[in-house]
Amino acid sequence: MKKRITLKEIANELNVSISTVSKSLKNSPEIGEDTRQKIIAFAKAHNYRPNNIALSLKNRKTKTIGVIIPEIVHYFFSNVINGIEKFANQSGYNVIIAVSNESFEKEVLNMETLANGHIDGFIVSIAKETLKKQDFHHIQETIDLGMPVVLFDRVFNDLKCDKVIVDDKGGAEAATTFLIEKGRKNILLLTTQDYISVGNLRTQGYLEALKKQHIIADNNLIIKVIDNKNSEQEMFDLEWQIENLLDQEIHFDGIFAVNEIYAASAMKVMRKRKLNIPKDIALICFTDGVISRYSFPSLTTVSQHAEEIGESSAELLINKLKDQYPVEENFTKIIKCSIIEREST
Amino acid sequence: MKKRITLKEIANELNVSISTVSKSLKNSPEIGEDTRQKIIAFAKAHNYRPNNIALSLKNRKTKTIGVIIPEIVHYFFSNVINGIEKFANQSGYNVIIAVSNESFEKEVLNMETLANGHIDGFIVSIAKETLKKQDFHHIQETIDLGMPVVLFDRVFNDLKCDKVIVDDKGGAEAATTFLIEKGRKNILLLTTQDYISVGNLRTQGYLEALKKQHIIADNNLIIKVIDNKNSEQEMFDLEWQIENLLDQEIHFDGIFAVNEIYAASAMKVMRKRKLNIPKDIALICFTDGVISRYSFPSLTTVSQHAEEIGESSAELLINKLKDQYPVEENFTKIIKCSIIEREST
DNA sequence: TTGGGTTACTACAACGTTGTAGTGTTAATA
DNA sequence: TATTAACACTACAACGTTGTAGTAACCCAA
Repeated sequence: MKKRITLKEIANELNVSISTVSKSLKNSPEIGEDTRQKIIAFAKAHNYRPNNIALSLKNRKTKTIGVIIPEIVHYFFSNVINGIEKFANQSGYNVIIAVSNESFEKEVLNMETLANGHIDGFIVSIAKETLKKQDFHHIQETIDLGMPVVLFDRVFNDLKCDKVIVDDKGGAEAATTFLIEKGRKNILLLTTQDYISVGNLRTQGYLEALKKQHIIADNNLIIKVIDNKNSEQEMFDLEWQIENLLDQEIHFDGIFAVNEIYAASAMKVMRKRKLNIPKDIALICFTDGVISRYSFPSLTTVSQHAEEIGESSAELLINKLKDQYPVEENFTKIIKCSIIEREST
Repeated sequence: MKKRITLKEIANELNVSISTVSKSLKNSPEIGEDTRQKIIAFAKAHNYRPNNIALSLKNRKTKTIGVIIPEIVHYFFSNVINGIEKFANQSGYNVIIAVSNESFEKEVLNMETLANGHIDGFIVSIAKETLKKQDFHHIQETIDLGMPVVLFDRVFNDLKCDKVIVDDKGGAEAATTFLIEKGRKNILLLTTQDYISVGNLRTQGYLEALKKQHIIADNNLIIKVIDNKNSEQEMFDLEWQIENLLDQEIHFDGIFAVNEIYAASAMKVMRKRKLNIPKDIALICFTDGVISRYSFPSLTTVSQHAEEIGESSAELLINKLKDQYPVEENFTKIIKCSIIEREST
């Protein structure tokens, strides 16, 4: 119930000026030894802590970074946050998190709220709706304001800022090639609509792999899942489409899913149709999360090293904040994927 | 690159006083219509936004709540955050997140850092190490400072603050009873060490259910997993213990796991030993997360309504912050569990 | 004994905002 | 014509800090 003590109160109590107190606590040589000791002792006894808000106002620095992600209940994003948290904490920064829920409006609102003094810089992964609209004015304005922004995973190339991206194309190519090398020739691709940059890149990687292996891509074997706010409905649609393929007797012996959920849907259909994984159908997917690890059979995945992405993003941002790199100079860091082989292939 | 404009700059530009600008933008009737319109137009044109840090300093309110959780890559906790975020945002609050990583030291550090002006109140789930040490001075001090604290899930009863807890005992009792009603008599319990309050309560619920059903508890059928920083090691130990039980031919036909990971470990052993779930062994576990939903067979779970816990915690905290409830009066909200039946039983 | 230097402090402005108190001008009232 | 009220503003302090500039009091040297 005792409020936190301030410099002013200490000064009054000890009959010295506020400056003297401030300087004593900073161990300035300007202050005499006795006074300094007395003040330090008093401050310690009353558990003095400087008020960070006052410091922020004075220094125009909050030592806080804002993170805006589309979802938090998500293995990839929560791992990225973990990485950000880790690096930020080491560097004396706090992390403030806002969730856009894939909504453009909420993303804009979040950025505006946080930009007004709360934070020194942003780490953002763009919401699906924003990518669809191609409206990035809120991000551009933040950059114009001189506030550093780092985009990760879901980026938009024209924005002049640092970026940390997964080597989605390379990872997808590797995954597809991996299946081909296991002897699979007809590989079903479960991907997103093209406006989602990462889905698009993974689709490209898939096509690239086929091309390099001299396999002609079959459009019937590419399912681009239609976005839906209701993810259960989305899954239902996907399952229906896969079943449809089987009904039409369109043959495939491998599946590459661009995320775990799509892979889980595929597994469900395979189980229903009594198709064995990996014997009849080999399955590989992006995101090395809990589903892959604990499902049966456990899934071979393309790991995106989410924590590393978080750490790199935080590092790039904090470097800018510390003026260690000029604002105009922008880096794009590409994090390589790696394949983690399990039972599904 | 243009810095954010301030009241002072607007005042200079239009040759009026700072007060006039401030009042105009607040639509105070004190200011004449012409001047007001002119100022509002100018402010809009220059995209004026009040500096929240200055407001925080003045009002001694930051409109930000601090959340300290043991882990973020965790279905339960990230869902709780989701709930907190949702409610906080509706009420105009930001959420700042710190992760203790189950470490006492980091929990203390996080609380101290955030307490100095950054936030108006805390929502905390206590780290395992803190529970083990039984040292809650940092939380007590925060409360003494007059800063509202809400504890959730992992709580310590002696602390005088609001709490939101899962009805762990009731949920465990229901889960155990559920298995018994399915005709299972020998139920293996996979739980944590007793100092972890939720594990302890779930153990109690299990014992209570057996008692009510006149089944004598068998100590051989209670495995209390030894905590390990390395969770893979922890899982390995658990699997070894379950296998040991099977080797000793200690019979059981049902398993109640206090979390999804333990359940996943159990499934792995069952698969290895060619035991069918649910035919040979029925399995139920706490936490309705992705593993349960996407594993095969999908798991019957005790859902803790994590999002609701988050919302309730935020609601309790924000009520206190808005002075709608006296600080001395503390509520403990109990969130009931519900069983979600799937294929494993 | 005047000037300079050192010591050990204090005063003040600033960061951006808001609310209260104060002020000058005009117009209406007694 | 003197008083008052309304109007339309401005000045100032405060929130908690910090850094710069200022100032007494003292000592030492020329």
